[in-house]
Amino acid sequence: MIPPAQWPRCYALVDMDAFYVSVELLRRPELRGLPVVVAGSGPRAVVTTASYEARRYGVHSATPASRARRLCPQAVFVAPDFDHYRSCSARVMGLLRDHFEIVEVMSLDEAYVDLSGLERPRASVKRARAEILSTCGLNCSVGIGPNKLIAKVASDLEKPNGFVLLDQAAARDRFGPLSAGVIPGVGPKTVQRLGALRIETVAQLGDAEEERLIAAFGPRLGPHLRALGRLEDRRELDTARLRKSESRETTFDRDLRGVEALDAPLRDLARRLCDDMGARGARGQTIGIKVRLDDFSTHTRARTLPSPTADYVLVLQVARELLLAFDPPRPVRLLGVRVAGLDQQGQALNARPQLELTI
DNA sequence: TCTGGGGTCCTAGGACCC
DNA sequence: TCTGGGGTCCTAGGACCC
Repeated sequence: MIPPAQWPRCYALVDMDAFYVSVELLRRPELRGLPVVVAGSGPRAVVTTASYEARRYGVHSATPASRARRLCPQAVFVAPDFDHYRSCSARVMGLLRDHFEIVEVMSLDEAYVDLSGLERPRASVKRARAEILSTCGLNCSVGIGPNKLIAKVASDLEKPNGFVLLDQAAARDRFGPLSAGVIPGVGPKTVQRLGALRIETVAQLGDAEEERLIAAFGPRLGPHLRALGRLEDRRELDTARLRKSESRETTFDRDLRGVEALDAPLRDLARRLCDDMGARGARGQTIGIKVRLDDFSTHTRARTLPSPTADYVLVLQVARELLLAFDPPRPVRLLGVRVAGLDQQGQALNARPQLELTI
């Protein structure tokens, strides 16, 4: 294998292991080794994260909490504390930025780092990871590859606490026989549609005739899927991503009937959304609502205004009009309010928090 | 077993303009 | 009087990700 220091580009994906559970275990070390599940408490809550002990019972992210209790009655259920996860995440990401110039934060528990040009990329990542463990007490899994796609899939191969480095050829060997569904962006629906074409594995996707994929998926998605199957990916790290929309939504414990019953929750959602946006000086031009009915169908309505706003009265007024016009034809299980088309002030997703300046 | 909350991106169709 | 094609903006739905 060509050593990674000589690759044209080299990227790592750092993915914190069972992040929310691991953070909770720092506060409650007596739970270590037990099945632990972070989940809300309502009748319709789902599991946010399950410890590896709980996963052995079939409890995973997005498992309904009611089902999780049945699968693993002895599990310890912990309510999520996102404020705390956000602050732990900021510490981890800060350490990554101390070690690497170019970091793209993907979520609270995931970031890409650019290792291109480093003399000893492997050792550099190991140092960063050791510091995350010693100062934050958290483990992570790392994938290293010549592009983001390979780094990402590699990071999933040996969780938890994995460390997998693959060049293009090694990645083709390792991923080729796996389901095409291991590729990020290829979800259950796409797996099913590929299956109808007798395409099951990553290698088969890469070897498929482009014309067939174009016929099935269109002139853009078809070739894109084929490139993914060949583990080709030319994306650079994007360190300047801006938030494009912001929303608040809630699923009711019991379905609500009629527009009148939805007014109080609508006010609450608009209030929370506008308060948070206002605090950051963010405004948006398109106001939208989201309504999920009892048959799980989801409907959205939106209206674009002449100028951006985060004004509660205006956002609520537009949201009310949209809801009234939609007039839900069945009981409603979820209601959401959204503002899109954000003007681009104070919207950076990826910036280092300016802690130093405020101390 | 009944399915959260917060996002991104893509597609398709219609309006409108040139 | 009828016709084309491209570009952009907007809306709605859906797939997908963490």
